[in-house]
Amino acid sequence: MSETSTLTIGALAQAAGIGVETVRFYERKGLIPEPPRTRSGYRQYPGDTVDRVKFIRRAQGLGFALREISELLDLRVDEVAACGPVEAQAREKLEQVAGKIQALRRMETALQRLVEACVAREPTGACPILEELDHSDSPDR
Amino acid sequence: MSETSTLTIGALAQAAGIGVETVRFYERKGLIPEPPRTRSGYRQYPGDTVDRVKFIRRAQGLGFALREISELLDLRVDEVAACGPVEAQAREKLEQVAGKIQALRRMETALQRLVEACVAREPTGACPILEELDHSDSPDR
DNA sequence: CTTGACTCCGTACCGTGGTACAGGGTTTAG
DNA sequence: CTAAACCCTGTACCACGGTACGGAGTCAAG
Repeated sequence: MSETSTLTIGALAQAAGIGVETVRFYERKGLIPEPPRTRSGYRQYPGDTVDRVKFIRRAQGLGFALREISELLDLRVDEVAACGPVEAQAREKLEQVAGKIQALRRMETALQRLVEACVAREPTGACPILEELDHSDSPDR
Repeated sequence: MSETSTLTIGALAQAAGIGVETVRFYERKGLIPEPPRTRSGYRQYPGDTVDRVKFIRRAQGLGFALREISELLDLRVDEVAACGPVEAQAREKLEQVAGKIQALRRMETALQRLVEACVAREPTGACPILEELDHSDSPDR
């Protein structure tokens, strides 16, 4: 039992909401491990690859470049990899993430105020978003 | 008094931490309003343009495309613009932002666990990041 | 055993977000 | 008055993240 359904590239693409070409592109970039093949050369993806792809898409939406996403996906502790570098890397990413959260929270507040002003029919003049979250300096790319 | 210092394009670029060419690029894209010019054609930026540019850079780091950033910067309530559309737009962005915050929080948690595991010298096997935040579906781009 | 949908690989092309000249005018410091 | 340092416009080029063929093999339904 426990035949955890294997997927063709087309099925994976559909399940993850991306194109077949993009799957191959991610593979070339090392974001998706090379899957086993059938005798005739067809890729056979384990089902959990879908989650991996979805993670990639989500991370992109959060401003991470593919190279950074690759680093995130590689983060893990095992007997082989030295622990120090992994921890350092993880802490670094953690800071980055925390910074992004801060910036987004400020944006959230600004947008909330804007909606309120709108409901109350109070003109806000210039650009309230700017006025709200100018004074920060986190994810500067 | 209150001569709110006006900036040349070079000074603006330096203050905002980007290149002169990029400033002109943003202007072409409508992200920065066309500033007044000197008799000889030099751009004269009001000081607050620096904040505008910084906002643009931060928003990019959060996964917003220039077109979206433009929309964010245009958000304001005044006597001219109809209130309804502005509010709708603001609410939409608000949802987007909230979704991103959620996703980032899950990532944060995953990274924290990873660091802890690392400190405790416990191997984590596969990919803890994935295992942590698979099951979500917010900022799908 | 054919036909249509799928897969393979390779290469070319595309939109976004810049970056880098070239060829010229302007401003400012010495 | 002149040279360095800046600005102007325009066009070309670049990296990233895909997207779209072309030409050929494979697989599943009828």
